[in-house]
Amino acid sequence: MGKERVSIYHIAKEAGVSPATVSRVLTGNANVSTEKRIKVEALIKKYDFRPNAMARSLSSTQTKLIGFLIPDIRNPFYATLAVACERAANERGYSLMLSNYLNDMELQEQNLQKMIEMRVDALIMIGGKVDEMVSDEEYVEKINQITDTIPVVITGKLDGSDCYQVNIDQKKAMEAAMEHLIAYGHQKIALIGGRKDVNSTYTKRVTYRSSLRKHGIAFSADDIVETPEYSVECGLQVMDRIFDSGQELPTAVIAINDFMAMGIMQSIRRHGLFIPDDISILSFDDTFIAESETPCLTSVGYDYDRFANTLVETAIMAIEGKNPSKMQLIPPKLVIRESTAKYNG
Amino acid sequence: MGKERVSIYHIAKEAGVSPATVSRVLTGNANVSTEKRIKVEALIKKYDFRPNAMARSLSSTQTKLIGFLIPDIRNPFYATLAVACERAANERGYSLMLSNYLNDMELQEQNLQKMIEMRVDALIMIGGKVDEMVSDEEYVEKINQITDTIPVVITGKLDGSDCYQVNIDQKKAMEAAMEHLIAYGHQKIALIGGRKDVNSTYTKRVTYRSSLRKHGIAFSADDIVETPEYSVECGLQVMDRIFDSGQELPTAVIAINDFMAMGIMQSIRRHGLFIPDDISILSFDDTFIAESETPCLTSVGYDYDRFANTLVETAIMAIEGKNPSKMQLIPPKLVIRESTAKYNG
DNA sequence: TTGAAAGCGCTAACAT
DNA sequence: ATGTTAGCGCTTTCAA
Repeated sequence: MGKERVSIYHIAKEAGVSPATVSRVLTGNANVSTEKRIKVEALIKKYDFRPNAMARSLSSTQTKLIGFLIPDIRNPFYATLAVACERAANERGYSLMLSNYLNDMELQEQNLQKMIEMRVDALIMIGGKVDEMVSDEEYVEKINQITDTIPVVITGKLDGSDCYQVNIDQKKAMEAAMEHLIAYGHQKIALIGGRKDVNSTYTKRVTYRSSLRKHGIAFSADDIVETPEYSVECGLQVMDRIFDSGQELPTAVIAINDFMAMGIMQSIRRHGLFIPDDISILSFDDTFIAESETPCLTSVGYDYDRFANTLVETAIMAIEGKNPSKMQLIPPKLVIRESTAKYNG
Repeated sequence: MGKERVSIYHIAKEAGVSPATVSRVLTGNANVSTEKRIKVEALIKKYDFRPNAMARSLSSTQTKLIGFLIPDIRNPFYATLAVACERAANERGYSLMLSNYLNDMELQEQNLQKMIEMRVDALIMIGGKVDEMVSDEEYVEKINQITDTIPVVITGKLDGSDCYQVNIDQKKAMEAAMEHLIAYGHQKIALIGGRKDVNSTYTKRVTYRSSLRKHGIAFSADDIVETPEYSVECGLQVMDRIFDSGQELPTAVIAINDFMAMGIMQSIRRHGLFIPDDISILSFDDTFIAESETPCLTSVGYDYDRFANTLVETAIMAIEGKNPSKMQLIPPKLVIRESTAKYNG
């Protein structure tokens, strides 16, 4: 390497001003005579000087960093959200410090500690432990300890915690799905995937049942299938099992997310049936996968930019001491494509 | 908020030791009597104390941060690599500072500056400007300015720069693809997608042609199709165009990546043909998409963990002043699935 | 408008 | 083995 690191002192000396003045032109929050400003700015350019963010943070007790904890960036839902959040944060002068906990509680804990050591100004946590039906008391205590110092925005549910919540309106999402399918004449509708101890899934299930009731359709326990994961693999297995069981096939399947839908579609095709002619498929999340499948998936999506903006905006408002709403809902929107069709029984 | 921030001074005072001793037990790189160590550790636990990473970095001139610049995390190839790199970095006591530049040169520049301000210990840059055929002189100069201070590891090509390179062996990758297809009796093989000014794509093309030559198969310019992007959309459009043109259809198509393959498959299905019966498809990257398509894609993949380890290990060796190889190659591996079949012309 | 000086929380020489 | 001290590179009072 080599090349001595230049600091505001070097700049100050060469410009014949005090370090404080250099700092002032850097931060821009104090008046500096145009004469000196120009001189300093020239030096900054000359040396391609970049202020040390660590020193700056240490001194200002603001890192302009937002921690972003997600389950797995390889899931397009999180990837889409992450990119949107990064943009939203950048636009507001913040950076995202992203990390994946890969459904590993220990790793989540480690990542959390790392964020705290980095003194992130706020924390955005998505899914996982913050979205379980029965909130773990010990965990809530830990999070509350954090919210004492750092604002925490979650997507999910954490009873008794002092977090800001930004959630997708799961009820509306499922209602939209069911209305669409029922309007298309489907009565035998399966809901496949997800764990009932996950809040978002739980809400979807409850809404699924109330939609059936509302339309006077009988509920059959067979039609809700739980899966340990939200993966392609699980979707495939579950659908295969339904075929193998010999039970009456659904005329429409609602997949808990796009991954699950991919697996379900694979299974259906392998059993020689056609989508949507024999079975309609509808999924949640509307990631790029929905558009890329053949046929393209009808999917309940969200305005990801809006979702991200709300998340980031809430975090920043909290940082700045303004009082954002404790609970906000993101409306879903149904995108009708080719994978659903009228029931032609 | 509230709750006064505890520092090593608080701990030191309460433990009746000097701040230096607390620092010593924190870093673990100096001897401390078990008696004092236990006392300090107890206090650390009591207050759930986390050392301020900013202060630590400022003082030690090491951030334990590796900047990770990628085009777009929504592409599963990068997502897979990013997760693997994050894990690799964590295992070695480093954190990844990830950012996407979304094919926006200005954004890449901004992100780069952010990384420099954060004083990352090293930089890993993937794709984009560092993988163009003709290296931009001005850009090389800028990167070289960085390599004066920070080791830079790239995946791609940047002539005249002082970067460490870790690349996929594109030549072997394409050879594997061609050998497979030709062994299956294909002669009319199309190579779809990518820009020839991208180094990895360029190498693939050259190898494609030499493979044909080696096997005495005539080359037809129609069989290589360029696309501005590496997207599903582009794949669909290109394949539609091939159908519409009325030209002789290829019996096998090599897609430049999994996205492209998805689009191509969509188009083929819509034209009423079957994969692999009518046309074989082979792609590069072997992301989860390859396994999730129906039929599952034959794809040339890589050992992502190995790739990531090499990337991170190289960065860390450079940080530590050891001299990693300037140029390393990651071998590809062909995964044969259902989308390719023997030519039954 | 500007400079001097203190301090952010840690690490690392240097002494002891 | 341990304490003292001097920074690391900024920001921010406080005076002038």
